[in-house]
Amino acid sequence: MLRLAEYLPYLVNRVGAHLVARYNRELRPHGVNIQVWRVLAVLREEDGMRVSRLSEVTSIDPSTLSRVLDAMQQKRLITRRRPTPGYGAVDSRMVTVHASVRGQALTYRVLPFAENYERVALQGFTRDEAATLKALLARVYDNLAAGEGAPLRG
Amino acid sequence: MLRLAEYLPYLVNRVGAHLVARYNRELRPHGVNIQVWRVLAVLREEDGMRVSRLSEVTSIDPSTLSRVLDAMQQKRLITRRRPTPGYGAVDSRMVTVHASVRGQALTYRVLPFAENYERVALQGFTRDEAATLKALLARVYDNLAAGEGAPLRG
DNA sequence: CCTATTTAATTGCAAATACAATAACTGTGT
DNA sequence: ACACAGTTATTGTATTTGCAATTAAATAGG
Repeated sequence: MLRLAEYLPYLVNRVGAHLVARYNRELRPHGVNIQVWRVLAVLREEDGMRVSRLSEVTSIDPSTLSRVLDAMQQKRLITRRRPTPGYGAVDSRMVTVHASVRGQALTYRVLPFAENYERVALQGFTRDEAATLKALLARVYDNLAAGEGAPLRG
Repeated sequence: MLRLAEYLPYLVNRVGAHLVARYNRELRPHGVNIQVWRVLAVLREEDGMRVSRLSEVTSIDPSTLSRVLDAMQQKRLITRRRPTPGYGAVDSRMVTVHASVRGQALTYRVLPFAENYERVALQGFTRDEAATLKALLARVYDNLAAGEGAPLRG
């Protein structure tokens, strides 16, 4: 009958809340909050991503993201571009986001912290356990994304 | 070298963000947001909890929680009490939080949604897989709570 | 006993957030 | 070619949030 200690949303949220608090706390000296870090981390893997996709991947609301990007642009961490019309099928509403050299430098400055965080989180885990946890979490996410439409009433 | 798809904080945050958005969206018709729900869910298991402990258990910042409780009190979902000095060792700074009948009724009205959410999240999971995921998440949390003090620089 | 330190909860306040509305654009059907 | 619905990103705005400071009470040290 819904024991909190075994309730998945509770267990996830605890970890998630801790994560956000810790990232914000420790990254502040670098002038980075967790949103900024997420954007940088994503761009590191795939630069020039569109805003809408960046919003999905980072789980940041589009309106919030837009303002986060404003701030990052002002700090010269990223640039925004409208795709050059001329080649291929181009939608001139799109905006692509690109990490600047300065942004990349910051990314690498923060990376060690990000890696250490995971190391602490998974302390005492075998390689298999860590992989299992990640795979299961990915499946949960897929389930949620799939069940997006239908309401969950009683 | 930090593949996002295998980076634990990323995987947790995605699920967590989805969770918060969905709870807020679906509970709104009941006049409940995820914070209020967490308080109610915790009080359902242990009524009369102190504010500071409630803050830890719900992962809501004390200052935020204080205001959440204000709102819940105004809606007559909870009451706040200072413990009666007279019996036992009592600290008169403490405030305990108690679900009202009205609050309990709301809890039970919302419960089916909470149960369904977990059902959707764990769709296709065997009983073992679900248990494993929860156990691993609990271990992650313990690791984080333990490593609270030390900074995570490079 | 008196002062200093710590703890519990709250409040001040500036920043962050998300829903809704908007502006600019695409594409589809007729 | 034109109206209309659907997208993309941004902006308007009211609420929410969390850090820092505060109030009040307990505890420690001299």
